[in-house]
Amino acid sequence: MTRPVGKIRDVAKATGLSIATVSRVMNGGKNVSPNTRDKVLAACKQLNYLPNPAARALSTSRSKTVAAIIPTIEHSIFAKYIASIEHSLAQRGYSLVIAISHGDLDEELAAAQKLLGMGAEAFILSGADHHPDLLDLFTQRGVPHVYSSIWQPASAAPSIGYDNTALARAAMDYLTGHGHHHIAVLHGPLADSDRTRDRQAGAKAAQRDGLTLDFHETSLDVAGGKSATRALLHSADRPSAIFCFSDVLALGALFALSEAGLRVPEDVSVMGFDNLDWSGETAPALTTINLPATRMGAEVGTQLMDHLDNGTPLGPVRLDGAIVERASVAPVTRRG
Amino acid sequence: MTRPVGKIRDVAKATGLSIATVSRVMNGGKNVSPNTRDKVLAACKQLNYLPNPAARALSTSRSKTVAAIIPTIEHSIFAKYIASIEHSLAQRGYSLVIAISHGDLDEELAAAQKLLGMGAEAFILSGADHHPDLLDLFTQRGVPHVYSSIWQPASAAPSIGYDNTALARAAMDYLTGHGHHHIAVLHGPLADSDRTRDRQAGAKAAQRDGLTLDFHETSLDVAGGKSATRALLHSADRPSAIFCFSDVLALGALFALSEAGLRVPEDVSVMGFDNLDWSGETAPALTTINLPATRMGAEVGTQLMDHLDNGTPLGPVRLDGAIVERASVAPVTRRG
DNA sequence: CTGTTAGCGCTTTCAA
DNA sequence: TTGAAAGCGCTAACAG
Repeated sequence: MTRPVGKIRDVAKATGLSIATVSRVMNGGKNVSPNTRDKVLAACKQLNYLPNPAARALSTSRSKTVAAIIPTIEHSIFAKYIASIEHSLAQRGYSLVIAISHGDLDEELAAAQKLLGMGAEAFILSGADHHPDLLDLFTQRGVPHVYSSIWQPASAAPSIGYDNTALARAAMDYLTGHGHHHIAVLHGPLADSDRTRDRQAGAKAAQRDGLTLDFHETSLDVAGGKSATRALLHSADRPSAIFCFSDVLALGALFALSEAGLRVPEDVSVMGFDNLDWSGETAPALTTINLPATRMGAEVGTQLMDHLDNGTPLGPVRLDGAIVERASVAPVTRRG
Repeated sequence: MTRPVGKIRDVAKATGLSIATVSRVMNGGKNVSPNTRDKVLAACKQLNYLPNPAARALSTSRSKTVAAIIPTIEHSIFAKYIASIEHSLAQRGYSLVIAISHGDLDEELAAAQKLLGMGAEAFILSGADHHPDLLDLFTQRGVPHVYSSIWQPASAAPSIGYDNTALARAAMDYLTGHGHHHIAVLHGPLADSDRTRDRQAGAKAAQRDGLTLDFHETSLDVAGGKSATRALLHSADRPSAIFCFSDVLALGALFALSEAGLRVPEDVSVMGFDNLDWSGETAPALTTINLPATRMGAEVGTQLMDHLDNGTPLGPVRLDGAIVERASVAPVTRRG
């Protein structure tokens, strides 16, 4: 299929040098005379030579490939994060391979085995909840890995991310600070995600006398947010605010409210979580929590590469999230 | 960093067999006695042996890796497409590496060189518009590649996708069929995408007496759709329908219209393009064009793998898109 | 059915 | 500053 291409020997032959010298040039090696270097580079260009990555990897035991396993890619927050990792790795000649776990521990394990078998040198996982065999595998083979999208200083591997619990708690305080006493909380499947469980814990921590909290699990998409909100609206005692653990859910809530003829935030306040690229454009603009997806990708990438290249130890990093005040949350008007 | 792991010799030693036999077992080879096979498999499990992919690739000149270069990943339609390709490749032990071109031909070329240098065996590109050097590179090295998200039987490489021109034309006919005589068309940067240009051509083809068509280029995101629509609303002669070349743009239009106090579809009809996962959930539900992203990913994946594995020739495939009638388009009420 | 052996293309001491 | 040569771990004839 793929036709034969120039090899290092061809370049050596063309320049009259040895393959060792060509190799040195290709690797930016020091001990090469500028003259020789130019000659080699010219020949490479001319022959359209590209070092064979498999041979190189075999020889160095380095594939310069890192793997990321994410629950889904069909979510802007992950897409943004992945784009950032890819960008960061590319800067230093690394590549990213990804796999989708659908939030399933077994699928994640299987994906990791496949990626390891593909030569991935390091792994980026989402959250801190993983298959025990996965951790065994990594430990046994000494595979560097980090947890992301979460911050848990005591986790088995370094976590690089934000504090979901604290952030959810802050959002709740923000809402109660605006006088809300009855808040519905919409979230995706708890079983699939420790990040979701952390957020739930944070929300629950805000619980106190006179505060009614209703938790509703739904599918993690716009349809889920919409149907859960619709259901909510049928209950006799309507919440004055809806806190969604994802902007996607909040978008669904906005649509359901609009259909029901309810105004946001006059009738019901809505708060999101993520701050996706469109979150400031909704009508009304969504008040939400900004997550440092891009910074997280960069941090994860550089830590892993520094570790792989220089042995720099990996360490947990707590990234800040922050409430983005826009127009979908208003103080509750005293009723009763 | 990564500690030494078992090699093929270790399992050969452990089983008292030769490395050739172990290799046969690992590759599902035929001529192996069931007994031997079991012994080898057991030893592999026991030693946690995983064949070294670099050695294997070097030996076979096959990396089982295909590359996809896409304009952006932060768009559900691409995310869905990528997920489908990944799924299809994984079924047969192939891996997917991706790169983002940001719709720039030079960036795409650079990414392709990098991916080739990483061992990618085949390429999936978006659209049919590429850097001439890229095509030269592929031709010279005999790298299999296909164009996707487009259908152009006469293109330089097989195109696997939908007919953007015809689809846009169909949407226009649908709109004019509903009595719309003044239609605004919102689209992303023409310079970045031949798919967008094709859609524009399709829309223009619907041009006829008594039909006013206004084209507006904007950024390809919700904010772009919103601001373009806002601008539209200021003009004296308001269009009765807005046709967006992406659902993302349509979402922005919906928000702008909502803010302006205009009802959809009573005051203005809105039509999208893509049929993203949330498109049926908007208020009102978006009438749009469904794109076969998942089928496209599967087709692209299998064609490339069949070609790589068996030499099956690559060929263009036209996938169908279809109008999804929902609630955002209504017949225009006769005015004047 | 199983073993021997010759590379795959490159990096990397070790000498010169 | 450059060259010679020994592998890296695996696959694929070829023998037996």
